[in-house]
Amino acid sequence: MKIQLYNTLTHSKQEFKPIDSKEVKIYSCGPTVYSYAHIGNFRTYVFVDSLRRVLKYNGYNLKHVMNITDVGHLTSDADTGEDKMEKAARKEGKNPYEIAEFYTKAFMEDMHKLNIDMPNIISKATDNIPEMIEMVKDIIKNGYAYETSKGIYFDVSKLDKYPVLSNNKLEGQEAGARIEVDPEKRNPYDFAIWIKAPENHMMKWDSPWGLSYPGWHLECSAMGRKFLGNHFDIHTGGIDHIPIHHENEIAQSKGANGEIPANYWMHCEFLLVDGGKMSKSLGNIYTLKDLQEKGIEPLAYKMFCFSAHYRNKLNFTFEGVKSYQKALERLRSGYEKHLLGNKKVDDLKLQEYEERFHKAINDDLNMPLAMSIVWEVIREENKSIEYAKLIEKFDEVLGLDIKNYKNYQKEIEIPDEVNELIEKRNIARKEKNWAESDKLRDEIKKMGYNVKDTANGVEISKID
RNA sequence: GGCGAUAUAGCCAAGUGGUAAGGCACGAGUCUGCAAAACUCUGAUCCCCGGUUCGAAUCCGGGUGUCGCCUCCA
Repeated sequence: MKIQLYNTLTHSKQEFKPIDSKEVKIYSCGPTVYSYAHIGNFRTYVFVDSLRRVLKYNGYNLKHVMNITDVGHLTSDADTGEDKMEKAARKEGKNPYEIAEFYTKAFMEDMHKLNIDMPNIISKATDNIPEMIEMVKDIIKNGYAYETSKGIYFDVSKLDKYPVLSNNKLEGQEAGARIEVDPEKRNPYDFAIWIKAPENHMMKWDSPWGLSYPGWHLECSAMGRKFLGNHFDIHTGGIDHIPIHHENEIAQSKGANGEIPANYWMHCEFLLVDGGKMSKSLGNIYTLKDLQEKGIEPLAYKMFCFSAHYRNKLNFTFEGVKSYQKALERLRSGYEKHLLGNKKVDDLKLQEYEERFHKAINDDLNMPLAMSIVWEVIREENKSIEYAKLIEKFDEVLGLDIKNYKNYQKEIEIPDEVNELIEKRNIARKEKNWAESDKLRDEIKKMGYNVKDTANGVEISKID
């Protein structure tokens, strides 16, 4: 089945045609590990996860690279401000390498919690410095860069076209109007590819231009080239990468190798919070941990991400994400019912569901539509293990770890005093003393626990 | 100001020419000592105005609203 993907480069949905019919090469912009990644970051990684899984579902092998930016990403995406890593290091009283290690570990743990299918190669920027220096040399050699007292700058005026992804008109804009203009720059939109380290900069390497460090954009270009070659299939990132980071990556690759590095550029839209943007000043930047503290599983958040198409904004509210916690639990119980079912299912029906699902995911990763088909299967009246198997197959794309649903059932600690009340209540119920039973239930509730009488006995849950 | 999106039931949202997917909430019912859970059922003609068409949420034109980027952010 054909795969359609939206390509930012052409502003249109296109049939996906890999360079190599067997193996798809992908580069994903990874995190800058100066702080905990937030749920907005993870929306993009969930999108990348879906992309990976859809390609695999269609029979492709992947060679997928993701960088870990542990140096050179300045507080401005362009080329001003200080290094985020060093800023965090100073703030936390550690060295930048410790910062990187700590937040990389935290990032990986969160990725794991989201059951995200990991790239084959995950590489730190600081492990690829020689390749970056080589690329800077190539760009200079080809006449696309020049040296100033601050570093090596890319000369955008040497390009046939800049920018290529967005329609920002450079002429109409007062570049640098809000920041100090660097008089050494030849053009306002020239950007640093290699930065000369000030005395106090902790992360720096010897280079033909003295002790210095790479620019963020160059890191991605050089790592893509190192692991995937000059030309690969897909490049992914957040939508905010379009106007600066990816434009500059393209510029650098054209300067060094003469071509745009990837055929398809895919970008995930922003997650809004309460209808607006997420920002530190509004205090609405949440991490997976924040959700977990409110009883929301990471996988429920993942499912929440599937509620909107990746190219549309998605509005996050706690109320909204809670509804997916519930939906996830229902999905599991629905799956379990099919698993225990033994009804016969028409093969044609199974095939029809599979085709509709496959068509949805191949249409530029239409996960909301795909999920609606999953629910149709879940709600099938004839409970059948064949439907359970079909859901497992769908889960190869969803990555909700549905097969291991039992691992996610909550185990809660119940204080002894609550257990005593539960025991008392059980006795009262046996004696059909409903008044006493209800009284005890109220008492337990006051202590923060809900009691449910199910066919399998008493079930206790903690009140949020 | 420039650039880019978007407007579909209470909320989150699919759907790009043929009589509106799905999830959550609400309500009703089944079950249960009751409650909860679970299960079943129930809801919208698609921001406004005009046009194209046999036919439009879906195309075109004009409004209005909202949001994002351009300044840190995936």
